[in-house]
Amino acid sequence: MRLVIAKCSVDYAGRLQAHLPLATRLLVVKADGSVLVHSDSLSYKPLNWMSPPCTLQSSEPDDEQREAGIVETWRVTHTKTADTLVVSIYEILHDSDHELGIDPGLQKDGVEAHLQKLLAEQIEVLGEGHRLIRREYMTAIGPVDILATDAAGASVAVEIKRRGDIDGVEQLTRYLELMNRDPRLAPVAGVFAAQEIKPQARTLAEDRGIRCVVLDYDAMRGIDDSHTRLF
Amino acid sequence: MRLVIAKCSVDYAGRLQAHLPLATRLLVVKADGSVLVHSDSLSYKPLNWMSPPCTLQSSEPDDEQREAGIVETWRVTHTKTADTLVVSIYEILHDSDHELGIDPGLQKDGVEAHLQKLLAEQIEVLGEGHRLIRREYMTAIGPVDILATDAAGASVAVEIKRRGDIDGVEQLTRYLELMNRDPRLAPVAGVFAAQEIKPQARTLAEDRGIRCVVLDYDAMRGIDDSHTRLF
DNA sequence: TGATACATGTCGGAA
DNA sequence: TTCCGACGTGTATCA
Repeated sequence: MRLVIAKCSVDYAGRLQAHLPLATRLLVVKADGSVLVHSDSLSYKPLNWMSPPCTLQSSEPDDEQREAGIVETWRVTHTKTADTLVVSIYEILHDSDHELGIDPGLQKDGVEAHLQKLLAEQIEVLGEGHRLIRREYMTAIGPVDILATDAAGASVAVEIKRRGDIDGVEQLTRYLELMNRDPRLAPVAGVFAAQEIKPQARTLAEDRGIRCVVLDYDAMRGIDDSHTRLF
Repeated sequence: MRLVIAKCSVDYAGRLQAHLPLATRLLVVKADGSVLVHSDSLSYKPLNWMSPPCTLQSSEPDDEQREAGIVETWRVTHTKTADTLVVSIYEILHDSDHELGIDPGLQKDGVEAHLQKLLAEQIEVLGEGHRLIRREYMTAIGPVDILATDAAGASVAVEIKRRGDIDGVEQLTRYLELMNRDPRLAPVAGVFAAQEIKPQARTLAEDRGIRCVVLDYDAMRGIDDSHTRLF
């Protein structure tokens, strides 16, 4: 990984066109060839970047560029899409290289997939007598997170979100509409399950006869024997 | 901006929990206090980060940590949400500080707005005899991208997307529902226009009687005389 | 390979 | 402040 602090201007042409006026910025060149351009604020997202696979070609300035004060030009080109990032360097204030090695990678806990797994294992959270039919039940317009049956044996379609927003209710509504046309499943009741359900989403769901269930992630994780706590 | 190359492990607890095992990584501390943790591959997105506003608190290791080889601990806490990022540093390989100043910011020239302008100018792309009424036609729930009339003089509402997703169909459906209640406009036909339309979105649109039109951005841009190519 | 949904999405604008 | 839509969204999963 190469770290460069430089006065530079940047031009990008690809899915859009963008220009960064002359200023001092951090340039990061990663081992895979990708390049990031960061300012000193606005976290997380670079001002500009090039994703791998790409190639960096450095070149000396021509007379006109030298006249303008440019000491070096980087042309970063995406291998497949031909997107191009051009960094015009006016002054290099820092330049260092570092061996980092490969990263073991991030371990996540608490995303939707995990919620779905936990709820499938603890389907009785939805009520006495509920039984799991299957996760990711396929329909023509996409997979329903969980299909189950209630104590009476009637179908229940469950949409799981980390944060229960109005979009999720719309999504479940589409599934329900479709599934209720299937005589093998109909009638299908809907359950909207989330760690947190926004008031608007709850109102819309209940207006459509969809039951809302707030999931206690920590409690469900606590019950899950197979889970090893990270902390 | 402070740049640190360090052997470290990282733990995040907030909207989810995540853990990074011991490895050598780049730590960036920006002027606004935000922290990025980057590996040497996977561009653009850090492995872990903390967005501003947040505070970084550095501390000496306790005996147990020192035993484990930790020489310093960073605790980065979000000011509002109490999300926490803990960086356990085992060895610092590089540490430098740089004054960057404020960045003049990115100038963008997007595709989305341009698509709308082009289609307004070339409204006949929708079919013979179509005429533009206006762009950004205002309704009670927001502006419709384009309102036009077809050869028979009937109203046509157009929703434009770069990528035609199911959300766009929902959006257009809401507009159509509202506009069809307006006797001066009704009946209003719907057109879903995008550079690329996803199969799911097409299915839903056609099920609702909405016509799908795939826009050829390059061809439309080629026809547009007013466009000056930047490259 | 292509399509689809998730994301600590982030970010910006308007009500 | 919340809501809503765009993003050079990126990325993993699954057919």
